[in-house]
Amino acid sequence: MPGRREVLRNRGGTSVNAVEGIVAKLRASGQRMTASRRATIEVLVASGNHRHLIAEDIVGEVRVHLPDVAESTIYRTLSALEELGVIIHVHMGHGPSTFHLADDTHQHLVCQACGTVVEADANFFQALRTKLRDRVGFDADFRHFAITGTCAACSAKSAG
Amino acid sequence: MPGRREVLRNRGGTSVNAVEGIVAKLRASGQRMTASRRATIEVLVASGNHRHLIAEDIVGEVRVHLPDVAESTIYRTLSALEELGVIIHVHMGHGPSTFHLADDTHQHLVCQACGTVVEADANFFQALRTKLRDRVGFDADFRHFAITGTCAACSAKSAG
DNA sequence: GCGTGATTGCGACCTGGACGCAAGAGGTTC
DNA sequence: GAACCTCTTGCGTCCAGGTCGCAATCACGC
Repeated sequence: MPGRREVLRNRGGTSVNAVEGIVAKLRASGQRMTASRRATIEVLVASGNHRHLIAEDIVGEVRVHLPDVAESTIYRTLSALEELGVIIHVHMGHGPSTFHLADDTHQHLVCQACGTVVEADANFFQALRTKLRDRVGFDADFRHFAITGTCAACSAKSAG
Repeated sequence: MPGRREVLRNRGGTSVNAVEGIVAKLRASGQRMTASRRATIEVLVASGNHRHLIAEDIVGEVRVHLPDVAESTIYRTLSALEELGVIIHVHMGHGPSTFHLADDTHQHLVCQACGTVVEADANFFQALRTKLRDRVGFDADFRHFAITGTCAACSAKSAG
């Protein structure tokens, strides 16, 4: 696609593919592509799976390229992407929620003392999911809320 | 204590003891007892461990007895009680958080489809807690956020 | 009872986000 | 490539849930 503004952080083309895939999904659902939507998608893809962007961050990064995009536009884009299943939002604690691509599989552990976010493989949670399904009939999705607690460093600090 | 206004729902005196215990803790920490604080504590104790009161509910129930208590007073009382470790607040989903006594041991599972709150014994979570502590060094407390997912009824509905 | 400092009520304020509306812009058709 | 239809945007306003500053009030040790 000649003339296309380059993606924010292109790692060997995979980001471009990810962006185009999301664009295709949006179009397939009957929605339109606009500059602000593409920029929002690019920010999300470029952030990778291990940064935890809040809406304000996304607004800021989109505005680097398109300074006049309204906040509400970005909120609406994020809602549309979430409805499509492309992204999810995660509550990390009090305060704003964070957004990232839905295809990652890690779970967030947030230290209540220092705010550090530790990532845990989703496999850790599989046994509990099974148990809850079998015993309570509840199909749990742990991603939507982080799990609070105390990280190793803060545990050591308070023990010492 | 003659002349004491009766506790909201006294089940054989245990509620009175619970209230007095909390009052004693507050006093021990150098704080003062007021009518609004006592009423707030009574509402929390009377609610038992299996109702999920939001701040607005608590304000409403306190005002049945003391109509002029300000919202902010109750928020401040709740903060004080939480700081003492007497109560905790739990985020059940989007919207306001709920308050209950800290001594209960159940975990909340919230259905994203119908909003039903299912309670699961905290023992279910012990294995995962141990695993997270051993492998990641993270001491998890699952109570602060509910776990979202789909309840048995809604799973059946969407499958059928 | 008195003094003092914690607590209260009031109202303003704050954050994070949703919404209604008119104007603007994708994308399809011809 | 122009017209048209409808989706999307920007703006401003509004909302929920909660927090805070301040003067007045009240609990409680003496």
